[in-house]
Amino acid sequence: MKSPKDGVQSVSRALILLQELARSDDGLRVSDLARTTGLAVSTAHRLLTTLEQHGFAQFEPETTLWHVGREAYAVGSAFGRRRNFVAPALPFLKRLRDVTRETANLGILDGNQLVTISQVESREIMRAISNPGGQVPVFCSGMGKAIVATWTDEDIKALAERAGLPPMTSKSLRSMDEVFVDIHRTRERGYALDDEEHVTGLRCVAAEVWSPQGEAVCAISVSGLAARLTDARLDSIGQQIRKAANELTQQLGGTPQNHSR
Amino acid sequence: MKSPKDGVQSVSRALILLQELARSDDGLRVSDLARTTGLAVSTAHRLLTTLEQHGFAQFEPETTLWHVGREAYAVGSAFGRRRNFVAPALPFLKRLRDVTRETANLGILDGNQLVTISQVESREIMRAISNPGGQVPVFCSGMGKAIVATWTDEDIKALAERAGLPPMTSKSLRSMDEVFVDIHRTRERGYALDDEEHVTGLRCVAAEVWSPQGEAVCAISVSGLAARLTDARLDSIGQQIRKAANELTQQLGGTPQNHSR
DNA sequence: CTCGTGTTTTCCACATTGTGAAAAACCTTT
DNA sequence: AAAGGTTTTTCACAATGTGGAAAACACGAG
Repeated sequence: MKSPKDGVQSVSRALILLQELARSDDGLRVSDLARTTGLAVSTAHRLLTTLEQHGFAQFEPETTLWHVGREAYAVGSAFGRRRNFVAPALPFLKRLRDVTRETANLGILDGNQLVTISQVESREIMRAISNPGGQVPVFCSGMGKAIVATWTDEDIKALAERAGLPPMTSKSLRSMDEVFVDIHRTRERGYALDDEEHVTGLRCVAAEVWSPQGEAVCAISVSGLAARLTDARLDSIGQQIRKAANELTQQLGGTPQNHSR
Repeated sequence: MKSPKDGVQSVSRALILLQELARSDDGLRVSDLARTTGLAVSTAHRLLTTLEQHGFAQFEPETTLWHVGREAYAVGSAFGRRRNFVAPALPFLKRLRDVTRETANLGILDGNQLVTISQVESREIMRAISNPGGQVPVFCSGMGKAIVATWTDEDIKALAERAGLPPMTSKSLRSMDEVFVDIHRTRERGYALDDEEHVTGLRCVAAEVWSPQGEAVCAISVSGLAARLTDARLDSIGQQIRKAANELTQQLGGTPQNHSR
C-alpha cells in the first residue's frame, strides 16, 4: 500500500486541498473538503489551518467557509512574472518553422530594446541571423513594432524619443512620421513587418501575444532572407503568425485584443 | 520542543519553500533553498519533488533550477477571481495609466495589510516597484488610507492599535494624531495620498471603490516616483482617480458614498 | 428553554510517515 | 584522472502526522 514515490503524504494532501479550494468560487466547508478529497475531517482541518497560518488559505468565521488565500495569489503571480511563456510558445514556434521553413522567434521588450528570447531555426542553408539574447532597436524589429502597435500613440512617441530611431539600414524608419505610418499599417494588417529595416536582405513578419492582464507581453515572428520571404508569401505567413499568436495568447490565459485603437 | 500549535511541519516547510521560490525571479537551486530555509538538503529536495508532482513547483533539468509552477498560478488566480472586481477594474486602470503615464494599482485590505491585487505598469523606465501580491502596512499605503478613511474613527483607532504604525520611512505616520490629521485631509480632498511614507522617493494617490453593500471593498491608485508625481500634478491626478473610482463603483452596482463622516 | 442534528474543533495513543546523515550518482573543471 | 561541486537515493530511527472519538459550538424546532 505504501508507494515510496508519491512524495510527502501530508504535503500532497495539503496541495490537493488547495486545488479543491481553487475549484470553487464561493468557498467550501471543512466537511465538504474532507468528503471530496477522501480525508478524515480532522486531518483536513489540521492541514487547512496549516495552510491558513501561511496565508495560503483563508477562513471566514461568520460563514465557516474556506477560500484560497492571498499568499497563494502572491506566489502564483510569481509564475506569471517569470518569462514562462517561452516553454508553451515552443510548439507554436516549431509549427511556424515547419510550415514556413524559415526561422521562428520569440521576443520581449526590455527597456528600449527588443530582445530575442527563444528561436527555432530554419533548416535552410542561410539561417542563424540574430542569435537568442540579441538586442535590436524596437523600431527596427518586427516583433518590437507588433508589441508597440498595441500602445497609445503618446506612449509610442515617448518611447521613440527615448530610444531614438537608429538607422540600421537604408530602409530603417527615420522619422516619427514614418513610424506612425508603419504602425497604422501594422494595426490594419493585424501583423507587423520588418522589411530589411534591421539587416539588409532580411525580412521579418511578427504578431504580438497578450497576457491575462490584457497587455502585449511578447511577440512571435518568422524571419528569413528577403529573397525567400517574397511579397507573394508575405500575407499568407502574416495570417499564420497572427493565428499562432492568438492561439498562444489563449493558452496563456489571455484574450487576443483588437489591434485597432 | 514540540509546539503543538504550529500546524503540520512538513506542510509548513513546503509552503515556506514555495514562498522562497516566489521571491526569486530566475530560479533557485536545491542547495540554496536548503540553506536559506535552514532545511537539510535531502528534506528540501523531497519536499520540492512533492510540490513538483502537483505542478506547484517546476524543475529545469538543464539548469538545475527550481521555479514556481503553473498550478500555483492556477490556484492563486482563484483568489483574484473571487474578488470579482479585478476584471472590471482593468479598463479603468489602463486608462489611468495612459493619462498619467504612471503605474496604476488595485488593492484590497486583507487583515492588517493592504495587498496589491492587480497592476498596470507604466511604460517609463523606472516602473515596477511593488509587485502584485505584495503587502504593505495599511497606514503607509495610499490605498489603505483611502479605504480606512471611510470607516468610523473608532474602527480606525482599533485597526491602528492592532496593526501598529511601523515606520517604513522617515515620513511614515508615527502617532495616532498624525493618522487622524491625515485621514481628515483625505476625507476633505476626496482622495488619499502616500507621500514617501512607504518607500522613500515614491508617491501614490488613491481613492476607494464601493460595493453595492455600501462598503469600501478595494481601492485604486496611481504610483510613481516623487520626482515625476510633482505637487503640481497631484491634485489633477487625484481628481482623475476619484472620478475613475466612482465610475468603477457604479459599474459594480454600488453608489459612491460621501467621504465625510 | 431544552433537546437534536448539523457542524467545527480539540485530544490522544499508536505506528505510519517524514526525517537527515551519509553514501551514491552525476556533472563540470582542472 | 582526480577533485570539487552539485543533485539524488538510501535507510534506521523516532518524531511526526494520523484518524477515531469526544468535546465544543451553532442553529432550529418543538
